[in-house]
Amino acid sequence: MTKPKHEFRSRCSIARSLEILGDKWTLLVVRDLMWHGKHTFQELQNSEEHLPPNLLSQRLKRLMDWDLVERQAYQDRPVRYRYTLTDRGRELEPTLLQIMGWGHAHLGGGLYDPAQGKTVAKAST
Amino acid sequence: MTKPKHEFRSRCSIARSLEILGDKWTLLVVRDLMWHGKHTFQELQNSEEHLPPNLLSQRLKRLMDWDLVERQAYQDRPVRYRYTLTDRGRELEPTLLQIMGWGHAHLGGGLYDPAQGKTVAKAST
DNA sequence: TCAATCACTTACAAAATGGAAGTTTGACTT
DNA sequence: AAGTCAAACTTCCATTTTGTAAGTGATTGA
Repeated sequence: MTKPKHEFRSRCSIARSLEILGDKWTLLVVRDLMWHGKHTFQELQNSEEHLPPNLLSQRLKRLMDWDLVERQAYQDRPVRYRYTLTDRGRELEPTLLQIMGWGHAHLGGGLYDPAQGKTVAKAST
Repeated sequence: MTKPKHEFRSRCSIARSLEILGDKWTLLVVRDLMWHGKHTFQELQNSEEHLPPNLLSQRLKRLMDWDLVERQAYQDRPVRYRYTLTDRGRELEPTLLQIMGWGHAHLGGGLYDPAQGKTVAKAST
């Protein structure tokens, strides 16, 4: 397992997951990498929610530390990176779908269908 | 929809859900209410993760504001409350199961089966 | 040489968190 | 009657995290 140094505060899988994913931004980065074709720092920063660059930087570092995201330079001089999900990161898709479904049903948010690659229900409020 | 006063920062269902659930504690409270028979303030506070009472108080308020949790007095003089999930709160079960599954697979956390009401795989690390 | 782009980092005020102690209401014991 | 106990919170405050804005370094194109 990655990061054997880290001490989890709990043996519960949910608590452990939340130590990595439990904030308002991290899963939005995963969402953009997973579905919206955003792969550079700039693209991720220009998400609908506009997360500030210092937080994006920190979140990407954490996601890379935990092996949910990896990056590769797509050019040298100056070096520019492309961020992508690892298998471990991609396995969050069902979780993302569940959260989206709940938010759509109860908070009136939009609904995106990854199979069609588009929004199938707009936000209602 | 509840709380029409609130302005969501985004039309995305995931972003909206995270405005309510996106922290390290809220879903643990939901977990304890959903599966572990914890319904009083004290019981919730004595969870495996021991969230401090000021945070528990604030989280319960938010969950009640959003109609995920309700409370009823189970005695007067002095008044004592029992917290329970609403339908809307209970509908987070699939989400919780997904997060748990991911945390078990990738972070070595335990696995709880609500059908059996017990842990079916212990934390591995 | 100057402006522009990308990928960040730095600085700092404001807000959230976490730990400990205190408050309120009433019952129960001595 | 006074003291103890318990549940359910609230208050206090130091530390950490967040959010806003501005700055940096590398390189290309005008």
